[in-house]
Amino acid sequence: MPLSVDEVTERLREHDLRVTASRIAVYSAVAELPGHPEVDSIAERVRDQLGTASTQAVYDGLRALTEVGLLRRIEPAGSPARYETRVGDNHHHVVCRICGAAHDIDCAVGAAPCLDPSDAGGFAIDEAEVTFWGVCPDCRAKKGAA
Amino acid sequence: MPLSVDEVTERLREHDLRVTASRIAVYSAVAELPGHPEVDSIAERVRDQLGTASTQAVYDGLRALTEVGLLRRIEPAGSPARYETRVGDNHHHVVCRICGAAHDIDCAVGAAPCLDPSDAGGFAIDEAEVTFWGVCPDCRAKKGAA
DNA sequence: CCGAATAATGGACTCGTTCCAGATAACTGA
DNA sequence: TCAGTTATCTGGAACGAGTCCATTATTCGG
Repeated sequence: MPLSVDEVTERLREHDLRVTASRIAVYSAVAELPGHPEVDSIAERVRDQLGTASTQAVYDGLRALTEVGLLRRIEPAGSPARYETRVGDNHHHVVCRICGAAHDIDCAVGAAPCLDPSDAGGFAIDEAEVTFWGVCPDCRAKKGAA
Repeated sequence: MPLSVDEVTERLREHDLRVTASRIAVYSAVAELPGHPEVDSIAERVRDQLGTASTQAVYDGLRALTEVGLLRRIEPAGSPARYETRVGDNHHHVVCRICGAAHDIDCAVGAAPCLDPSDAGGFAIDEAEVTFWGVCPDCRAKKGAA
């Protein structure tokens, strides 16, 4: 889903972020890349679009966008950070144990499952993160073939 | 809760693992250290007990023990891997956003909440991992004071 | 259009973890 | 009990992800 530069610009402004070429490119990259891209692929795409961009520009952009809530960062065990533009609805993820691919999963049990642990041990809890682990269709096919 | 060497030895044998000093020390370290220790503290304790032990011995031990299911590895976003001896009951964790401390949380909703996502997107799911995020009592106190 | 403040560059660096080849120790069967 | 086989441990080098730094370039308010 390609986003217009103006649209992204507006979103940045709404969050009091300076509008820079790299930020626009970073946001668009995350929005347009399928799945939940990692920094690598995001940087690659940003460079395709801008010609060049330092690694830091990408990291900084991702951090800034994540901080204001325009992006969400997920970090499944054993794989580098991944980013997505779907924010604010507390959906969950399935992660492939073999290739690391991540996909969205809508919350099964309703609004906020498991969000009310019986004993929080004194912690002030503000979020419940659910990660499903399994094997994606592709890897299942390959495994069956092997 | 100190464990006798014999007890640990037996557990290793049950899982067809060779019984070595480092493995025993690694398992005991995880069992005896409070919370969910990371490799650092585990290695430190192992060295206290054995005199010396290479980093790899610790990593290898942890991996071997985790593979057979004697240990469980948790990897909260933004913090190094942590290990625990409580296995096989699919409990969950709260992680402090500030200091990274992790504590157990018994499953709130019963046996296996959220384990039946409406749409798995073709993934063969085998585990649902729940992580609660919040602030631990210690850090809350410090923050209040600051 | 200028100037203060924020972002980007690029290069060095940290941290957690893994890889490697050689030395060592644990189990097997006689 | 001992030798052989095989897994494990050592020490050191290496790797990937991510951060830090000083300098240069941009953005945006006035």
